[in-house]
Amino acid sequence: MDAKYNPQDVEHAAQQHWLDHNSFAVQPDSQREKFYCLAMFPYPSGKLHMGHVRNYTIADVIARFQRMQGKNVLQPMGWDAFGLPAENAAIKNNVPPAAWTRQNIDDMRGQLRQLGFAYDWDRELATCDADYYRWEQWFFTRLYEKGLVYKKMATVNWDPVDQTVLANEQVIDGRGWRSDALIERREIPQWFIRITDYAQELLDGLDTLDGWPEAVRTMQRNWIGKSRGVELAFGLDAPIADLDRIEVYTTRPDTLYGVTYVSLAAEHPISLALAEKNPELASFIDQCKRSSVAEADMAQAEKLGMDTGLRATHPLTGESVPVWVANYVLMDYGSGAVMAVPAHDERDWEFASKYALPIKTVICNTEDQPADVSAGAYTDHGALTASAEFDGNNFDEAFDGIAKRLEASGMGRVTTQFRLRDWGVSRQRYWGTPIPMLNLADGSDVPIPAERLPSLLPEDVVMDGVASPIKADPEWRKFDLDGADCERETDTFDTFVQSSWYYARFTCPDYADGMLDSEAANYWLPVDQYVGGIEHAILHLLYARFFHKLMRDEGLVTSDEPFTRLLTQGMVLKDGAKMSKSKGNTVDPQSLIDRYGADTVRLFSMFAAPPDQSLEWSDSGVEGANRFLKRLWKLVATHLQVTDTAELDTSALKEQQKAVRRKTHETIAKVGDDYGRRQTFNTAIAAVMELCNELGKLDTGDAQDQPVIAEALHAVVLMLCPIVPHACHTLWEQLGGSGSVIDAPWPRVDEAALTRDSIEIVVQVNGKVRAKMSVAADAGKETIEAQALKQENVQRFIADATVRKVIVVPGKLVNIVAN
RNA sequence: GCCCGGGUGGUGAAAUUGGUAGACACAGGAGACUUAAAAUCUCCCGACUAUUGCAGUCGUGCCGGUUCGAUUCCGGCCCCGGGCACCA
Repeated sequence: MDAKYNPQDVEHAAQQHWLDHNSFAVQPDSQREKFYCLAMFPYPSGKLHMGHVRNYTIADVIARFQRMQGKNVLQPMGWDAFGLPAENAAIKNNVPPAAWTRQNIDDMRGQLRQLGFAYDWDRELATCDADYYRWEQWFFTRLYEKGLVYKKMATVNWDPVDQTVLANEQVIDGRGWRSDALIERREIPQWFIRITDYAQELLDGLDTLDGWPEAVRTMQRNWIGKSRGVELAFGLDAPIADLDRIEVYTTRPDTLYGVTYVSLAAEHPISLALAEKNPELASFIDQCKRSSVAEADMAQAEKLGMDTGLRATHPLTGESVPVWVANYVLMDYGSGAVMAVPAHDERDWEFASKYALPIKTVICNTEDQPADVSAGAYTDHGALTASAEFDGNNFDEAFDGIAKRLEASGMGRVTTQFRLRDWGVSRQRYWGTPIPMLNLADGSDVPIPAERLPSLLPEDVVMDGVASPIKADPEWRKFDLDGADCERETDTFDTFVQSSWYYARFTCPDYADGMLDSEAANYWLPVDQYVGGIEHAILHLLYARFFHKLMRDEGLVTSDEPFTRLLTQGMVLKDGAKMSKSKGNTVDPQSLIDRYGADTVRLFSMFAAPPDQSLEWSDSGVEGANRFLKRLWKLVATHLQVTDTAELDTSALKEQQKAVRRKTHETIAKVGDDYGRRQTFNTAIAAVMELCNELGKLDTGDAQDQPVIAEALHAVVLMLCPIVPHACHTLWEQLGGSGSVIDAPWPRVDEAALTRDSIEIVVQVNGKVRAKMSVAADAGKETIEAQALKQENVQRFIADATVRKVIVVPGKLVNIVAN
């Protein structure tokens, strides 16, 4: 064996072996347990970055570990190929988005191959391929026929100079990123999918996802935002915009007596109607519309409002309250109007204080006194006050009582509401899946007939940055529907539509007779392990869960949820900031692979931090990972130089050999648990390093040293194989392991090796460690306690005190309470 | 602003169910080998105090609580990160 570790040769040999044996191509096999391991597919942005390396290494480690558990493992890879950056690059470099994207895919595929990931490349797909998006188009038309799709007006960011719709990302401090023009909100017709029809099921499903991080489940729960509240109305003296009342929704009907005004969104029909006769109000509404549509921007904007002069009637007291227009009321959420209770809602409090509106306390604090709201709103529940016959009621009594009274007078009812809004899938962009709809001359819409799909996106186009090439091309828009006069829809789908079902298509990427081959899909699905960035905790993961249920209801899959277990990886940081081109703090994985080899890069990215935490980049850490591999190599080489090796005889071992053997089997147990249950690959590596450190020290001169080391080295190579598969491929051959190491079974723990005669116990006095002692492994509590009290250093601390209590935790510690 | 995370030595981190804080590494220091350097190997490495007695005090963002015992549980605060529906 070559005494020197040469990663280039080793990696080339292993990768060639896998290629020659087509090692990672898989087919359904009903006789074997399947395991579908998937990392979120990349957007082909150019070259791989360290975030990709980390993401794909984590998934690869899990896939390879599961293979060693004997499972039929599917790990595919593909490309989330549509998206905005391709259009930007196209404008900048004067190259069509398709060409730019496909070049990036070629580059990145090459890098993934170099990293040795165990992908079934036969299943590779790109979402910009018509073979893929035609089924997405077909599925959308199915949803249309089922009434799950509709068109309505919705707000976009409009750049008045560039005459184009901007993504939220392209609006910086309220201005267009290229034009620097103040952007406007504009209403345009867009397609929506009724995700709200599935709100309850998406919420309930979260309870079944016990393989998901609790944080993600909580975020999704809050995002869906189910609430129980009351829909109620404030009366108007005369109808405005055909409305004779202002509908509001509240989760706090108990504070109804504290309402001092009503606020409307700028786009509310009443606001717009009033503005027609009120130029001041019209200009205020214009001002409200000059901000980005992003919720974060709106929530952080200074609260602005204007009294409309209109008054509305309180549904219980008959009192007349002013009606305001306020920029923090969202038209897309609820009814676009809110009842304002400044005493008990923080945003209303801030607004009322600014505009000197009355603040009326109607909830008591914990001492049953009217809450003090002079410095801020009191938002806790409490007994009612200043609320007529409801005074003294608690929250539930007040909720029910007030709701009942509103119902009796026809002014309100108890409802359940979701915060979740329907999914707007229209994008006014070129590089995406064309929405498969036709606009008829009479203004109605019909889907493109299934047999005429796909609706192909032309790829040889010029991007001038002004209009989408398909919007600018009358020829492309033309469509002959049985001689009827109609045009293709020129908007494209949100790229989240593609990423909502790619995991399913990977089970049958070449299936030409439908969206999914149900037999293949139902063998592989659901995905057993999904790995991706925490930034996808809500949108992507919620849309994919939704799509899975839509596909189920179409009869394409049988499962209810797409991803059984989810691992959300942290970001890769350098100098405390996310690695990004704009910050100029990127590290190119390619140069590291060239210098140290893929195994070193893989090892470092798994060792530096647990997968769900952010990872701080460290050049010297990479050096350290490489050093460990060299040391391991040498350890094996040194062992192989000893030729006269005996057979392992467990009955003939010395204490030191027994200790190493115990360590070996403890490590096998721990590492298996770290990979499988805990998914803390950093501690798995640390445990193997510890074992290697022990092995280096074993030198009793006895004939059993080498067999003990041989057993340990076999285990070490198997345990590291998921992380550094190339080095282990060669080491396994050298150690004389049978077959290829990727197919070797996970090492077994020999329980007999784990037994110990004595254990170390910590002795504390009043919670502080004062001594350590060795006791027989089977010692009883009394024996341990007696021995603890005898310790010399313990005596020093209890000599002048009375022992009040002795707590014995078997196998761990003794705590003597004395004073 | 709202929702969700995180904060432990000089650094990345470990401590799995409330039970020895700092495993494993990185950086640094000392030594060995070497003509020399690199590489490699050995030892030291939270702060402070003490000591040629192997000991003590403090210490896991800050303040408080529960407990024999808290990095871990509870309440309040500070800072950093992710998401907020058209970045992916």
